Amino acid sequence: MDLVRRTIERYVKLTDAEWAEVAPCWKEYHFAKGDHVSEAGRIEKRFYIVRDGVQRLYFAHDGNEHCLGFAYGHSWSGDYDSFLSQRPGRFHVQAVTDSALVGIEHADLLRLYDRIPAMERWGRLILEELVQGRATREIEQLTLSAEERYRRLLARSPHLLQLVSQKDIASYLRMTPETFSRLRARVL
Amino acid sequence: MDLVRRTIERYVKLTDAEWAEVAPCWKEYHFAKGDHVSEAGRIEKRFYIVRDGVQRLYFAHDGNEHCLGFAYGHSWSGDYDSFLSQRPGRFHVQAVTDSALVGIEHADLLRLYDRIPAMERWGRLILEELVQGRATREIEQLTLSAEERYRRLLARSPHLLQLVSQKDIASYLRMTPETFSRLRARVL
DNA sequence: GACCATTCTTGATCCATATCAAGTGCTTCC
DNA sequence: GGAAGCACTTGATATGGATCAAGAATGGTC
Repeated sequence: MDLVRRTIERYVKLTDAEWAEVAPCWKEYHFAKGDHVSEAGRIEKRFYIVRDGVQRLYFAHDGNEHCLGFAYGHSWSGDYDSFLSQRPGRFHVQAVTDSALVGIEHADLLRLYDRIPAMERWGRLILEELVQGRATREIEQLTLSAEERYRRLLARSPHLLQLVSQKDIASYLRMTPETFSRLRARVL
Repeated sequence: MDLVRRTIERYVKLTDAEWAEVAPCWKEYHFAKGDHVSEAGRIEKRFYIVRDGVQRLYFAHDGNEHCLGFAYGHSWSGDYDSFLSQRPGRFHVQAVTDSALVGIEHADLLRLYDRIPAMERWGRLILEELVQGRATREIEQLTLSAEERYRRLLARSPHLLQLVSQKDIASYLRMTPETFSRLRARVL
């Protein structure tokens, strides 16, 4: 559980007494490659921190899938949209590799928000980060060509290419697998 | 200032004592049509609630402007991205009509977050709303054609067509003014 | 109220990327 | 280990919307 404390304390400090209250709310969950962490149509029960593995966030429409992002490292995972609203979600989250996630139930998190101001601040700060990340991504979608988006991914997250299928990366970059394949042949 | 209290209390309740501390932090600012509320490259000093008027949020790239959204009614305004990070911003916010905004300085808001838990909760809740709105918009961009995006705007925010130029709406809907004009002629 | 600057319209053309279609591996799993 | 099923590649073709171009309408300004 040290992972959870370190992750939270990148944003706010917790006293040992506070941590004693926070810690028992987090439990570890395991997903085999291909398993779904969250499914569209269901209410997301938990918010996760990734201990290990890679997951993809996507939604389905007209028989194809649109990938919106990946979770790995020590970042967040789960369908945050449904988790926040506690309404049936529109997204799927699937383990791309065997994964270990540490999650907290929605009701437990609300209780921590009530009892520990630092936790509510943490909730606010990770949302700020999320909002800023989305803004950056939106600008990139609007101003970069398919090739530039690919080059930028190459420059910033080359490890992703090893971790997930080209099909999913293509979708994340908003292009078809064919276009992505041709770019790979042409660029570099 | 009643507007501010009502707006905040759509999310959290404040005691009169708390409100007495919150109220003096908000000041009214006026912008004539065409004025910029925020400019790219500068750090956004304030977070605003719209009392009156319409503003557009956009960014410039390669000589054209990309409109990301509009503020009006009693919603938020300003470059939230720069406001949150307190780093030079990438967006412009311009008054599309004469506007009255009620704003709070960044330092004042942080102080309120420290002193009044309900205010920090408010900060968290409006970010949740923002994140969910962006998710919906992202899904729409990915799944709807230009015509469907136009129809959806017609159905959901017909008043916008009266308030802002077609050029800006076209940009908001991710199409050129020419395409937008043709859609208007064709649809309906 | 005439002038200049935008915005909006309409038409012709172009292009980046999607779609369709085969063919070639890799996995994985009975 | 053979078959089925995907993931990837490569080529041919199609297309939604962009771009270019030129008027018409609108609106702000002196």
